Amino acid sequence: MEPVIELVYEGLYMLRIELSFLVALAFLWVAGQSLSNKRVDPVKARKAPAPRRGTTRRANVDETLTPSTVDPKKLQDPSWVVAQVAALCRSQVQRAMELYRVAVRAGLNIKEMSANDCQQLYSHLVTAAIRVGQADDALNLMKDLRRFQEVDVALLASATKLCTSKQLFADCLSIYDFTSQDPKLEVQDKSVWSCLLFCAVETKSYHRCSFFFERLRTYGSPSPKDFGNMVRYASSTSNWRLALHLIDDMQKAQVEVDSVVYNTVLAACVSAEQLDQARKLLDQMVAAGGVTDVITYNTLAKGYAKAGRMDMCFELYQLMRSRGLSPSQVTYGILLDGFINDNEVDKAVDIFNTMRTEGCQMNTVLYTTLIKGFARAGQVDQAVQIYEEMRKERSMQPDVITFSILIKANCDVGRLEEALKMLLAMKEAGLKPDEVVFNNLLGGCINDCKLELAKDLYKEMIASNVKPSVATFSILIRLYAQCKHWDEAVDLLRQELPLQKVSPEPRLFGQLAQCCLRDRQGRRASEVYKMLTESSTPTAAMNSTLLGMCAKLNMLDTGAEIMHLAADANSRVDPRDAAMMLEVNADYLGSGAIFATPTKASAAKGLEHLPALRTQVASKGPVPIVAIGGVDLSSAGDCIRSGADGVAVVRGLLKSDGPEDSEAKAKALISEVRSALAERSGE
DNA sequence: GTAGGGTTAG
Repeated sequence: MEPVIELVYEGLYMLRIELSFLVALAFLWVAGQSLSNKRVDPVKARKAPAPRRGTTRRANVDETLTPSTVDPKKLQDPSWVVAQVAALCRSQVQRAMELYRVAVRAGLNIKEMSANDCQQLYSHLVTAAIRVGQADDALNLMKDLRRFQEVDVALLASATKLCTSKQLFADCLSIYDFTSQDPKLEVQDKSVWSCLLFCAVETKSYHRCSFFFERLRTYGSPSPKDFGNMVRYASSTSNWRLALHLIDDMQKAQVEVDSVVYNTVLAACVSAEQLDQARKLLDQMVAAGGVTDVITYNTLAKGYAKAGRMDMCFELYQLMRSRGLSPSQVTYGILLDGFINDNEVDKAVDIFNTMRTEGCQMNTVLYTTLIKGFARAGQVDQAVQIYEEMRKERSMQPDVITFSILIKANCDVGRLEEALKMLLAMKEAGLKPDEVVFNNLLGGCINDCKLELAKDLYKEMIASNVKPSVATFSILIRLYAQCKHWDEAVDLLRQELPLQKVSPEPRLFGQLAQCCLRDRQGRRASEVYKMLTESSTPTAAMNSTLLGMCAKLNMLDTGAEIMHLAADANSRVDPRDAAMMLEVNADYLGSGAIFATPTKASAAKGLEHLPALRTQVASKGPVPIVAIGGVDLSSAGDCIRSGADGVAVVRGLLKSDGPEDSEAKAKALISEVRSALAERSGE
């Protein structure tokens, strides 16, 4: 026997390579079989969307078909297409879509299809598209369908629910918006409104929440989740009244209010600075029992700290402990930061010691808060020492905020070199400097006019895709103003700001205009003011600030120029500011201006100059006349006649819409004013 | 799904 076995072994050994191929091939064949079985096995196939009505055709379905090679006759047969699409939608959505498009192109007459076929076709396609995340396709399909039939409520309902479950919140709202164009569509399914409310909250479309909630209530009682979403909406918009109201509603509807909901409402009160309301709510929560936790107390404590009520904050902390709740790292963080901001270093140290004795673990935030404390107290060396300590602990590393504070601390005491070293250290630690870090460094360049360094930093900022913000530009304005690089300062707002797509906030222009005035750069100040009027209408407050500075610095031409520009831009000038300009500038008044101020006395004062104006009209032709403060010139007479309070200053300046016309208007105005004067003197 | 630390602005 032995030789035989040996022979067999030898044979097998010689054929070893061929044999392994055989085994591999057999394996592949088996695998292929089982896979293709899976594909055609209707039982194992993914659950198909249930057609709304009628029966699904399953006969003769070819799930491997390639739409572009199908016989055109079949493509025009509604029953065939609906059956194929239904089948393909189960596992090959792309093909189903392709088949639908090819069929439409091949002349499938959807208009002539039975309503049932049509609804089925679109229902399968829409739900399948959403299931694979292609909600835009779903919307387009519904638009297609709308050309032939009304979209029915059931399709909208399943689309809404599917979109929500797939977290396609924005798409869900778009689909609803499209279908709701049909005024006849009435959605009575409560859960559709639930989904829409959730989508509105998730996409921060807060203006829509109340409507969806109202609809929801029309068709049923809201679930705890619905209330939860409304509370989130109320909290995100700091609508504390609504938030509190919702708690009442929940209690009335006997819906359980859990601690998260209570805490969210509490946070809404705190962020709306309604600390008394928040305190009442805390008492209510204590009375309800079992719903207060550390987060509750921390939320309110932070509110007190932010309002500068550290006494209340500390009291609350003690109350919390007396009620058997242990403070967390967050609690200590709030207290430490609060006392530091309040410049109560001793109390901060007390808290720190309590933390130590209670065995509270340090973390990055707590270390950073300490660093900030020392930085604020001007003890930069101490701050850096804490940082070194922190670095020694391997489990805890400084983050971007830690470095941001350290960099600012060094910049503030003029240690720019150290700040740059920190920037390097931060990069070495694998942290990417963000906007605030760059802003702090740029701010460090102001005092010693480190223009070149600032420009390099700004370049690096842009190159590393860190988007500058209004804060960045505000800092750069200060820098250029400090260095008296006025051209660059103006270019910054004129060119760089739009280039970086930063919103042209009025305050940036105001800031630069003020810097210009302070340096007696009147022409530039009005240039900047003009730029401001090009992107927005300056507020009365802004005009007040600038005119006030003009008056104080005796820059009367600039003041007059700004009033002109304000008038051209229809920007309101507070009558008191115009009156102030009037008082400091008699010559300006004499140059042909009429003022009607809020008080009778100052109106009369302005009108004393009427003869001079008249002379000017006669000798120089048209006199420029403009209304400032939104009061039309033609109503100037009325203003004076009635002597009413609250009338804005009116200053003359007819714009050059033809000399004759201007002169005629000027003369008409003067006779108006004269008759008004005559009436008054007759009183 | 809820709580703590950073930049501007006379």
